[in-house]
Amino acid sequence: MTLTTAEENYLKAIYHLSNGGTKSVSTNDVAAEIKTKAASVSDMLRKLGDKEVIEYRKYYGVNITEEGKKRALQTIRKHRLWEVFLVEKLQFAWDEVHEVAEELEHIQSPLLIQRLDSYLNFPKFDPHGDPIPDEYGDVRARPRLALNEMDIDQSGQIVAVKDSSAAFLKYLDKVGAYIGARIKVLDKVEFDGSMEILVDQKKTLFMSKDVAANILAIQS
Amino acid sequence: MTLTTAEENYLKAIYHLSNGGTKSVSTNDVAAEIKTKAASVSDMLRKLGDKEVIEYRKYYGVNITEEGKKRALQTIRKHRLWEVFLVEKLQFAWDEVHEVAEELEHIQSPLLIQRLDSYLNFPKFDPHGDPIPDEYGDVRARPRLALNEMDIDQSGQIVAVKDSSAAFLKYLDKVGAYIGARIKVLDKVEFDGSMEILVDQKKTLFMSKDVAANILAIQS
DNA sequence: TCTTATTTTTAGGTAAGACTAAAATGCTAA
DNA sequence: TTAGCATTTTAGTCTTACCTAAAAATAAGA
Ligand SMILES: [Mn+2]
Ligand SMILES: [Mn+2]
Ligand SMILES: [Mn+2]
Ligand SMILES: [Mn+2]
Repeated sequence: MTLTTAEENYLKAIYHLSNGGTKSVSTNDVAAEIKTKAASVSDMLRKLGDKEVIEYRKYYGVNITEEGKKRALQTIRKHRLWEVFLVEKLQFAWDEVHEVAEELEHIQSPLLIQRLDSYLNFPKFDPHGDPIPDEYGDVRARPRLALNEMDIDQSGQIVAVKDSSAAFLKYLDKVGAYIGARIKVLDKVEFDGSMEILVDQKKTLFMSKDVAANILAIQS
Repeated sequence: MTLTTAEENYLKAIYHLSNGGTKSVSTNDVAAEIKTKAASVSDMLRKLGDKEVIEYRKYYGVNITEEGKKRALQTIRKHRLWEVFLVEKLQFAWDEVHEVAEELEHIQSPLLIQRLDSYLNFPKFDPHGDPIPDEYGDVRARPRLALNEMDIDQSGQIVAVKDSSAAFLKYLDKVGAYIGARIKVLDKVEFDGSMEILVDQKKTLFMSKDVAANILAIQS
């Protein structure tokens, strides 16, 4: 059964909000994510329930089904592959790709995605460090932790961002934080959770807890 | 003013049917081209008329306006650039690109198209030999004539196909006709208009008048 | 427990884009 | 000039995806 563009967007939102299908999601949460009204979401949930990509119990939120997870991951795969294409081949900045990928992800052509994947050399991560599911929907997730959860003197490497908004990414560009950067926690202020980070063994960066919470790293 | 995907498709159809805006187009012609019913076309013509991309006089068909021509050419530009991308970069065959380009042409992002154009090295023609309008909608058209209009002993080069259907393109692949091939008319049968063509000074090709009429060449 | 507050659903509407059937218009040939 | 045919438009429906307002269900606090 095929999903419309709107249905794909809803399903993807539910997948993300449910943390990859590990918890149920409320109507209002979906409404906020999709930027639509709760009444519209109720409508759509009934339809997605009929198509059996979610399990819908009125008034109790939704859970994504195995089939739904598979579908959502297909869309996410396409989204992320297109993001890689835009950055690697068309010189888009990492803060410019999201809206365009949001449209491109709905193009229907298995051959296109297969060829794109191969053309990009089977990338494993998108420009924001998020893993790209394979064609069966399998994701090889790395253990990642937010910078604000690291302790003083710990070292690691930035591998992803939690917030992909243009505003946040532009800020990271400005201060010189990027995916792949080697980091070390120099200081952590008890009072407000702000941090001092050494980047690439040369540059010192001060950041609020809010910023730190949106940068993901692996420890080393 | 922005056009919907459906409106872009209609406008493009009208542009093509009107021979680039040189003649008016009937409701039924549009219906046949879009594969929809005349009643649906009437509806849409009213809408396109309101948006002033066509001039619509009930019962007398439509003429595309200057603004409409510009919009249609933007869509055609995007369609053909994507076709080049699919063939040159993703190894699609020339008979596999049309449907996908029909979707890709509606992605809204001027930056995307500008970058794609540059990435493809500013191609002037698509995989079927059709010219790619520049960003202002200017097309540098080559004088082309159908093979069936050439006389015995005339030489030339295949530059485009009139019919881009998969069936026709696959047939050309099979018999070894391709864009860029050097040709010479060896014989032309009075009775049915079928022709004998020498390709690349070595291969002889027999083709019906129907086939010949769908291959475009420049004389030399 | 009972009464509010919050969340969610339902009811009813709109707009786009398709359809069928019926009516209107234009064209052609007698 | 007009009857009949072909073309086109209108009228009335349908589906998808959104909306607002009102009703219903659930959750929370006294
Ligand atoms: Mn999307
Ligand atoms: Mn991303
Ligand atoms: Mn199209
Ligand atoms: Mn083409």
